[in-house]
Amino acid sequence: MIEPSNPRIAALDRMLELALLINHDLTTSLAAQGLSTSRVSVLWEVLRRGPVTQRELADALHVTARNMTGLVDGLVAGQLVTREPHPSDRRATLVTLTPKGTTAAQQLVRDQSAFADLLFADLPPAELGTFASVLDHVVNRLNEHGLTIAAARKEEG
Amino acid sequence: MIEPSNPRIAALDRMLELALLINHDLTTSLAAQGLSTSRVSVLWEVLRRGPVTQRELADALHVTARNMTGLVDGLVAGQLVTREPHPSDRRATLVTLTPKGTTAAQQLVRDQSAFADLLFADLPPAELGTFASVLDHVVNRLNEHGLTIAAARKEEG
DNA sequence: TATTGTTATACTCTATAACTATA
DNA sequence: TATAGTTATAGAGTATAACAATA
Repeated sequence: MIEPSNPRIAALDRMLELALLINHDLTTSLAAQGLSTSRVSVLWEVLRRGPVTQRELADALHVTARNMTGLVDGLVAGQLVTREPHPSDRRATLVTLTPKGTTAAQQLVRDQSAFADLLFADLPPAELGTFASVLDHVVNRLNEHGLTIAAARKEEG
Repeated sequence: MIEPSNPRIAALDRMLELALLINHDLTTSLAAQGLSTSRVSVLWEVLRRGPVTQRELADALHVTARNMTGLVDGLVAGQLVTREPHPSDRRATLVTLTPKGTTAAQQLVRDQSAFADLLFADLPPAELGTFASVLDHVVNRLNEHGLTIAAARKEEG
């Protein structure tokens, strides 16, 4: 009944649709391996950062500390990570990849790379460049200017 | 520890990061209104299509029929939609917006428009055009060629 | 006092399987 | 036989609040 009427709205629409599609694909693909997107995002974050506290992970992934406890529990049960004592803060634990976890995380990174290659395979480099720079720009606007939907709503007037 | 090493991977990375950010913002913004992203996506779909069966909604949103039952239950409880009898198929129900639901859905559309305007405000039209066409291209590749992460994995070799 | 992570509790989303009513 | 939607059941993600141990 209502169609996007300006190019900005159309772009956001398309972006959200794509995110939904990719997320759905990711979810089903991972479920087949006994993983979930949330746990994988933890796994990736640990691969990227090395041993890291649950607090840092919770902040990075925008979830509560309680939630992170559950996610790490799941990964520990799957023997993908261990909880190691923090050397200088006895309250904290360092979430650390096991060999199995490292292998799994690296495989996931390879999968994502192969996927990216397929996705953008027949795209001229110039277009990919513009695409990436726009994404960069938008992420910065979101991060640095505290841009939110709530803020947008206030400006509607 | 591992950084994206080619532009395609970097672009996908950035895209997924952006989707995560926007999704988180959406979730918290909607929670304040007693809604969820899943229920809102149903609401939007009904606004776009008009009265529609749960089966169609389930297919459009890539969820199971059982799941759609629960989502519609929630919207009915919030008096945003009603279940009306299908005129020619007595098995099916037509999910239909109430006046309250119509108002809410239209407000959500306005919010998203305002957000899109803020997000892309200072972007040259040409760049926005390229950005949108790349998104279009990628969505088509996903939809039409059955491109999936699983498929990408097989091609890793 | 503030912070890290946990236990307690509750709600939402998601899925599979079995079932009813209808096509 | 096939389809639309529900009931039954189960698991995962998320959040708030209260708490213990430590900073």
